Amino acid sequence: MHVRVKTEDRRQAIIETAIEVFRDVGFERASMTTISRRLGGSKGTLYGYFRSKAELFEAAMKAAVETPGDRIMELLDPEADDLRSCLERFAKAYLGFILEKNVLAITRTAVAEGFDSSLGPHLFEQGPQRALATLAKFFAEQMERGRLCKSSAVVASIHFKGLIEAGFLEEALYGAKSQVDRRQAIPSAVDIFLRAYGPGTQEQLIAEPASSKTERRQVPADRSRER
Amino acid sequence: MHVRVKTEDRRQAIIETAIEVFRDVGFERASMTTISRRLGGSKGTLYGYFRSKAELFEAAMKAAVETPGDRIMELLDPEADDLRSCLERFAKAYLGFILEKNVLAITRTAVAEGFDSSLGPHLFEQGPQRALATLAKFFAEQMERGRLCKSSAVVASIHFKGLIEAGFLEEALYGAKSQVDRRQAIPSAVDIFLRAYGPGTQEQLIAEPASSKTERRQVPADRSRER
DNA sequence: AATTAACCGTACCGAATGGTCGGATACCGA
DNA sequence: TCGGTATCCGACCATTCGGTACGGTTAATT
Repeated sequence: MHVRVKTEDRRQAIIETAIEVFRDVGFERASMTTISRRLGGSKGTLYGYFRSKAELFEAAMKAAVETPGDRIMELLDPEADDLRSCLERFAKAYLGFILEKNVLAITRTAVAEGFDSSLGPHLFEQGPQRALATLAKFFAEQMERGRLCKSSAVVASIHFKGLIEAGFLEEALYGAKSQVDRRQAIPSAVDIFLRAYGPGTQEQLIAEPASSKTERRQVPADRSRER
Repeated sequence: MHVRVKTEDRRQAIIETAIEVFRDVGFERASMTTISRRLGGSKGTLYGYFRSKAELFEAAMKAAVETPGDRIMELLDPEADDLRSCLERFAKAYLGFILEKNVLAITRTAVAEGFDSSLGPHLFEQGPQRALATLAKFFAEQMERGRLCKSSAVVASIHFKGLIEAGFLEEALYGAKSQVDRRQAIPSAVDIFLRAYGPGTQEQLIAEPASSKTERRQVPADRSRER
């Protein structure tokens, strides 16, 4: 036929503004009126593009997290020659990402929404879950190549993520300051991880449910690194 | 004078009811009317004991977390003969605690409140921060005794906490299910921790800011355990 | 029994919110 | 140029919430 059409640009502009507002005041406190005002438009327009506040919010979350998150996961290069420095680079980028104001705000909101609405679990799958899966795949590959001792790659990825986030994520979520410096913490966390998962540890780290009476030995290993 | 007095019992009853409601629907969605109804009383009474919703909320948080949390920290017995099993016992209790519905709800709310209100940081200090401090003190003691390699006790406690929570806390906060079983995860996490921090690792784990060009060696260690 | 404060119930206030609607206007394709 | 739609604006609705006010009732103390 004819006429004017809802533009993708406008949609993006709305999402961007929404992200801003959500970041500043959180989901519950963010009103559609505020968003429309900051956008310079009208509330009605918002409802022209999104059927509800929740829908707009979900779109905003996705836009803010998806692409940059995936890009970080690409830092896990299976061909990298130095595992330690590869992990450190990744950890630095990852930590920087999840501590970003935008991402923090989204995390906060997702958590706050974790009460009932399926939004919480859904966002977990799209975000942390996917990251964890990618990480596990990477670790599995490294185990194959003998650069990590063989064990459950899933558990290893969980431990790695835990070590990296420890001391930062929770603090940031609460709005408190970290006790430690990021520059120092990352190599330290990676080091701890490699101490436990590095090559030279022969036996299974994770006992299968069957044998809970596992003997654990320790095997020497030599590693050095330079910066 | 004479007459009826605001009783401490009633205050406690209010707090308990408040905890219930907060746990069920979260802070923002919890209305004073709901609380008073479930309490079986009147909204006015609430305001007789607490000047505002925030004040009631803070009291409820404190009551729900403080005492049981402190009790768990007592599981860290410096005199325990077997460090590994001591850590496992503690980890189990700790994890059970922070994954409780009550505590989860509080954490969620505290996080949601992390935007501005000083409530977030304040709750962090009262909760996780204190736990971390106790843990660090315990680790420092163990390092003295040669049961852990000497390094920063603060960092060690952060790593330990991270390893234990990894795979559970974030999932629970989002309202998602964990990928791993708690019974298996705890010994596994403790094991990883001891691999890295156990005795026999001589040098400093955490480089001081000065020497960022640290050589890291690995020293063999023998440990075994039985259940 | 008299006193007095806690308590209940309910109504109410003011503010804010998500969402809708209608009319005026700017914009674009044909 | 013209038709039609996106957009704007403001009003509006229904609801909810924190908080207050008030009259009537209950219960503890003297």
